[in-house]
Amino acid sequence: MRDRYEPGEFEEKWRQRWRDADLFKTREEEGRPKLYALEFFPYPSGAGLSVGHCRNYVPTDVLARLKYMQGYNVLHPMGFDAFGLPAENEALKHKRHPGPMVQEYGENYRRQMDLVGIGYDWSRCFFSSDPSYYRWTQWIFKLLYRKGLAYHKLAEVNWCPKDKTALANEEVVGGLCERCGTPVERKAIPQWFFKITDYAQRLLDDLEDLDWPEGIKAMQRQWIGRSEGVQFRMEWTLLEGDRSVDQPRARESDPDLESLMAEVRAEGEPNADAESLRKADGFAQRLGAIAGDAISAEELHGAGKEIARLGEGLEIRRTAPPSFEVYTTRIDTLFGVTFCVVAPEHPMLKEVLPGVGPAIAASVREYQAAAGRLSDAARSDEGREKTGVFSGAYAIHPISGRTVPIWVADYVLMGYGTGAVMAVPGHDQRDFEFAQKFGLPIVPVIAPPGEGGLDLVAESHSAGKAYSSSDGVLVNSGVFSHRTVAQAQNDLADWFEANEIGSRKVVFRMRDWLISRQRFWGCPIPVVYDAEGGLELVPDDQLPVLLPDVPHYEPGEDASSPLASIPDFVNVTTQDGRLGRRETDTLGGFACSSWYFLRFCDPHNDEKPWSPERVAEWMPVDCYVGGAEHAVMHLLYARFWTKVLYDSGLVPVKEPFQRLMNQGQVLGYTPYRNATDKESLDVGETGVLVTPEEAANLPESEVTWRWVRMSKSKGNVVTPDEAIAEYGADALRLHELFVAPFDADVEWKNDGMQGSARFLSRVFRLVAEGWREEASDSPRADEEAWIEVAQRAYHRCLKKTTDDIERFAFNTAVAAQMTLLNTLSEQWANRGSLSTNGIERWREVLKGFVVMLAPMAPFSADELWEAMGEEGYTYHQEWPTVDERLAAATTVTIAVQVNGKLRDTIEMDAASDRAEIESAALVLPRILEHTQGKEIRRIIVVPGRLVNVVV
RNA sequence: GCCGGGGUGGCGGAAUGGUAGACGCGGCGGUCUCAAACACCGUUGGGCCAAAACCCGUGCGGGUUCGAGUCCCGCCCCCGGCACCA
Repeated sequence: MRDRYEPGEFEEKWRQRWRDADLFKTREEEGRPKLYALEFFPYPSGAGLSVGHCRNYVPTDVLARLKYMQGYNVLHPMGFDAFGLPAENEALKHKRHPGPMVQEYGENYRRQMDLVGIGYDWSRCFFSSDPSYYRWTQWIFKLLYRKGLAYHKLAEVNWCPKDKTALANEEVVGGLCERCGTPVERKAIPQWFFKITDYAQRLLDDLEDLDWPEGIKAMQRQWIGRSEGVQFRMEWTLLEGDRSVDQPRARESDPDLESLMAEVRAEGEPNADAESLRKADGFAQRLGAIAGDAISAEELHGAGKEIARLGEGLEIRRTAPPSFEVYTTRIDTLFGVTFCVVAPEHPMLKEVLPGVGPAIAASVREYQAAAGRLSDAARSDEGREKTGVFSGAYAIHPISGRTVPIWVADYVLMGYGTGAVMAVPGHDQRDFEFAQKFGLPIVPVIAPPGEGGLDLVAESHSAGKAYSSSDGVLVNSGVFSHRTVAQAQNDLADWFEANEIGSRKVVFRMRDWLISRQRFWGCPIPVVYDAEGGLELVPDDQLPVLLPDVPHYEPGEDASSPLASIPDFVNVTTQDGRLGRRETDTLGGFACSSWYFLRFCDPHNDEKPWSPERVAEWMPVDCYVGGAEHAVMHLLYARFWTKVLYDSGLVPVKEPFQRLMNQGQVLGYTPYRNATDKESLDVGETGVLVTPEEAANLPESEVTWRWVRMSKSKGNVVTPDEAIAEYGADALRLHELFVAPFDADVEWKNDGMQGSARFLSRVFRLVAEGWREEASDSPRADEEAWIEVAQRAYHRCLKKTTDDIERFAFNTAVAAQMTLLNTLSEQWANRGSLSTNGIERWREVLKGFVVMLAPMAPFSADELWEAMGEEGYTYHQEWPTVDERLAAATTVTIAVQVNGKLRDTIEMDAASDRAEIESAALVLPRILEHTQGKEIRRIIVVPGRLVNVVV
């Protein structure tokens, strides 16, 4: 019998046997509990797997194997996220077609996963680029469309000039393409969107009950970005001066205006011809010149409208004074408003500008143009100083009637809220900075409660900080003064609603999900347009809309999909036989990965995307394992689709992934050299990446080694192939499990696997010796007690192993195996001589040990199992049950403390009661030493644990 | 700035408010060997010391408790995410 771990001698044999026996085929037997274990849908990269990837595959496999042995029906499938930009870019680089390429890469992944011994049911494998799969992706797209959740519109989108496609908001990080780091441009193209915003509240609320890492939930909450506030209307005017809402506004008349308007009226009916436009322009200029004088805002505005009507044939609808909407979450600071700010793109500016003086109008137009030229990245640059210009108009405070200037500044974003804010520099940092830069007044209206509260606010201001805390009471706020922030928020919201000037409003930061991509390698969108631009869905019986089989698929220069230049694909007839044109954009890869977990339940169904019974059987995923980098995108999209499918009665669950686990990253030791004078480094880079060979040839002072995430581009990858060739699959598996807690990052060192290999060798030896042992005629007298020590150690270990695997504490589960081995080895060394029965019972313990080891080190376990004379596979063994009587300790070490300091320990029967423990403790010499001559005040006894004598 | 997670020997890390440092790596001493490697045995938080005993010790400062790595308050530092979102 083998007495060392020699993986090269037996691993391949078991791989073969497992494959031949179809060992990991999903069991779907009635009456068993189920476990659906799943890892994130991988894109199979050409570089293959690294030991870093194994850090989620191995632990999930251990859990799946344990659950199977415990009698669960286990679904543990694997497939490949083959559509999308990474695959297409890789294929372009190698001048290959992405189809066969991903197929080949996927097969390599599969080979490697088998090498590591991951127990997948490969009969369920699919690629998201399989027509039999994407047919149903298209089917779900249609469902979304019919439910009004997919829409097509011209939109200014994030455009990556390198990848030549539009990107979702989630794919833009700090103004750069998340994938290639190219600055994103704005571009107006017709796009498909999914209306995920309709589900914002539910996506937020349902996070509550998910067993997910806090950090991921927090990131999703932040991305959804719910805020509660008040949106209200503010009137604006071109004239400065106080207005009381209670007084009718004074009407002044102006002779210049009267004569101007007489001329305008004389022009007669509205007309859009060039001559009228020219005249209207002239009138508008004259009106602007008058605006500086004392005329009423209403009149001025009315006149502006009249002139506009003349030029553009517009109807005059507005009779109320002009106004704009603002949104705030701090309505309690309303009395601290000293100006307003609108985004440069705000539509009200079109109405304001004709009424203001030419100098102001010009400066606003110039500012708008400058803002338009700025990239998003530049606009949101950190620490950028505030910029802005006065618009020429004034907002009228809804309560005080006072006018405050309206500024135009790009720190207000058109895409959020109303694109206009009431600025409260006293209590908002951004407004504070703006006010300081442009010399606008700062009025404190919130003060911490108590004497001198206002001084604290003043202190904060002189330190350059707005007082933004909501802990305080209102001051300088008319009748609302002295109320707390919370009260005032409520009262003011009530006031706005009662006066019908505004109302409470919930705003989400999340936008709709942009899903179309102007690229070839993706799921075609099943839509046809007719000549009039009308849109129809491709009928179900014509799905899938297949990607054409073409040799060239390079993206176009002009924001059009490569599919657009393939006439056979584009030109179709509509349902009623007219000429039609296919949609040529494809779906972004995230669409494909938003439902694959449902398809795994029923992967070969060609009538439906899945059978409801199969999905009801398996969903939700009980344990979903992957990296934290998908915190927002994939996990949010998949949740959204699941909810839509739930609402349509197609799946019985509201949430796809009940429990989510993020594995830690594996870091490789990576050399960087100092940059030369001529080289410039990107932000965050502190050196130039070099290969280890290059590093070896450089002077030591030139090279810095750092731990960075393993990736092919960094050249710091260790593949499972290499690791297994040297140490074997089980040593790799054990090391992955043992090296650190599951969610901690790991600095990878190959020789760490040596320890695991040593452990396995010792197991082999212990088993071999146990089977070699021969019975003695005169066995040791206390054989019963001797064997019980082993049995107790075994059951304690079994209990811990089972618990630890379930709670993803694999490192301590492995430690428990090592502890058991240590105990058994020691016991074995002291075996003396044993009877036949004694040896038999010893071997039973070893069999249990091997079965318990099987999920973590399956190759060795099966090899040992066979060597022990057993048939079949450890995978088919029942997971042993813990004998609680044996798992419980008989004797315990009781700590004896005096005043909380440990002074001695005593061995006692585990069943000893308080009185026994106490009396045993008090007579210990070392305790007496510390208690003599002192008064014993109290004695705390924790049975099975400790005694604390308080003197 | 906001949010999340952390800070324990030389290192990775264990520890339902109850003996801090399980388990492993590394180190040290030894056995085997001509020798090395492998393997095996012993030892390994710091101080003091021949040893025992004792003292110190879980980022820092307070607190609660018979007892705090663990709970509470106030800080510091590290990692990750978000960031002009009104």
